[in-house]
Amino acid sequence: MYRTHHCGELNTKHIGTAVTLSGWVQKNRDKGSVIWIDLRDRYGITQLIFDEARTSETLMPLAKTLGREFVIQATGTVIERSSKNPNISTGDIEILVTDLKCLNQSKTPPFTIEDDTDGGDTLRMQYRYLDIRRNPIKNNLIFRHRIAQLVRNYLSEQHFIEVETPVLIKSTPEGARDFVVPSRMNPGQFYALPQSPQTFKQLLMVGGMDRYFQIVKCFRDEDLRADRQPEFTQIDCEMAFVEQEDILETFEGLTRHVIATVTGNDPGVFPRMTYDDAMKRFGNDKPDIRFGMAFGELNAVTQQKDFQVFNQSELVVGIAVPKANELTRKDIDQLTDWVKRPQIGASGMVYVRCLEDGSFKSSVDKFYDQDDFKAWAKITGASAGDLILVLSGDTQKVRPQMSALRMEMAERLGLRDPKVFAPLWVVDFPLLEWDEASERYHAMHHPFTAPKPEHMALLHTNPSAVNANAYDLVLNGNEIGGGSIRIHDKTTQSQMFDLLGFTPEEAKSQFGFLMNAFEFGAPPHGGIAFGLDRLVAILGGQETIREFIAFPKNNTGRDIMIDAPSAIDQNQLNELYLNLKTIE
RNA sequence: GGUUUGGUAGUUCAGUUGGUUAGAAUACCUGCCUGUCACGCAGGGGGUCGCGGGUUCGAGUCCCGUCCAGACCGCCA
Repeated sequence: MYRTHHCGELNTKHIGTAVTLSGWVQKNRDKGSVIWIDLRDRYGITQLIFDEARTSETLMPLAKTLGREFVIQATGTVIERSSKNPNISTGDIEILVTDLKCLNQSKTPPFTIEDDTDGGDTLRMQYRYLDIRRNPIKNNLIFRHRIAQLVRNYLSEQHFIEVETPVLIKSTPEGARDFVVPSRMNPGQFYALPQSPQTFKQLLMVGGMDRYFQIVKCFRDEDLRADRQPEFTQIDCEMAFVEQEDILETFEGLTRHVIATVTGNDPGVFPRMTYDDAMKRFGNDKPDIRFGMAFGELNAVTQQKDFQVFNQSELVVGIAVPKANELTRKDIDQLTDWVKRPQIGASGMVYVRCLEDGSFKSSVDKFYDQDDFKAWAKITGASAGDLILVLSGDTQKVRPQMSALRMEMAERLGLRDPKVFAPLWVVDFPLLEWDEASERYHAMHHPFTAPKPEHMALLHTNPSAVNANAYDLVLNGNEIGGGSIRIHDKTTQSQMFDLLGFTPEEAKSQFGFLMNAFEFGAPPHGGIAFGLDRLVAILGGQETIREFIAFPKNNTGRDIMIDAPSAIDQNQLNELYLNLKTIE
């Protein structure tokens, strides 16, 4: 038997008990005639003691040789420490070792296995199995497990059935780039890995499954970010015989349950905001509402003066940054440079200081008087001590610029508290968006999203004005879920494909199976999918989903631990009927 | 595809205007140490300054190219 207890459970109640523990050497503190070894396993750390007076002569030399991360087994008696360590749960006791085995040696690890490691990201990913020994990563994985369990239990109790859908499916041109897999038995043909089980879950509804969910890997061959991996996990859900309201209520219930359980705070009823409102007030379809600084549109009060920059702008918009009048002129100049960076792309920034005496001081005093600024302050909600920042230009450009500035100011002012959770439904998304590059409409959500019934007539006359029964769940400025009521009749689905530029033949070859199914009694249905990685990361108070994935990929989609992707040999290529172009 | 930051000891980093033998901390090795728990003390080993080229009397430092990594933009229905 390797162990009778684990390293996190022994305390003064066990004094006198004979125990055997196994684990890794966290630290070997050799003081000559006394040696302490911190023994670590998943559950905690227990101190072993070797003492010239009490330990057999043969054990001392062995104990001296044990280095970091050696795997050992120690048998001994639980004794009370003469000097206790209040920082750990086992700090009142130690094990007076009577028998010791080295189960495996270890090379010196390339980085320290400690909460605050000295290892860089690359090294930690290369030796991920060592990184997982560290508390932060280990606890993140356990946290992820807890949330997945909460979701499974909650949905199961609500009569949802978890169904597995295929991973080798068909490539379609819509949406993200597919990962493709060549088929040996079907020369020249390829499977695609699913970007989501979208059509399958709809077919499960046609199949009468009624309430479906799946915690499932999805794949997208697009460039990565801190919050984006090429393979990621969705909580994929679908319900039949529901309207939008049913879905919002069901999954608000799920999300509230998860947040309340893991944080101990019930977030209450989730506020709702239309897409139009979100864009107008926050310049963004996933606003972070933990803090204010909503946009104030200043066109009406800025464009009757001689300031040509504003006069020529489609949108003049300001935010009131709380207590930011403390910023020096130099700070503001740096901020101006910041918004002028290519990534943001603003052409300039106007500021107004709201002084404590109720007067204003601005970079455009030449053009506007105190009454003007009073109007600006009213619209942006600024009070004394605040700083109003104003950007102007084309609406399509200024909104994201101001949104970025708002987030940056919130970050600098510490308003993005990772312990505060502010969920928000964003509803009434447009059905379509016009894509300049390809000169056609794209589905804002996906091509199976149903137009709002009252907008059906607009589908032919003014497609841009059609709203969808589509919704996103936003948490602290991150989209954690999104879904829609789906089309469930063949006619509407055909119309939709037509609008998106599919010929009837293309629609049939790519989605014929779905439209066929719609001819056999498809029920009204809709659903939602959550990004589990992101949800877990945000609830864990972090932005980087890699910290919550056991074996993540790096920025360029590589797994640097196993060194994938990699070349395959000529025999494999031959079997798959593949010829590679020379890679230059 | 683009913008940007970085690459120096096992690791995390410093390295001034281009100037002597490239440093610190930590880790590692040796010795000492009976209450440590970030143990302490003494000593030691450890470097192709990412790679290639150039400028220069002289390059970690400047220039060009290239590779790698991070963040962001595009992209992600």
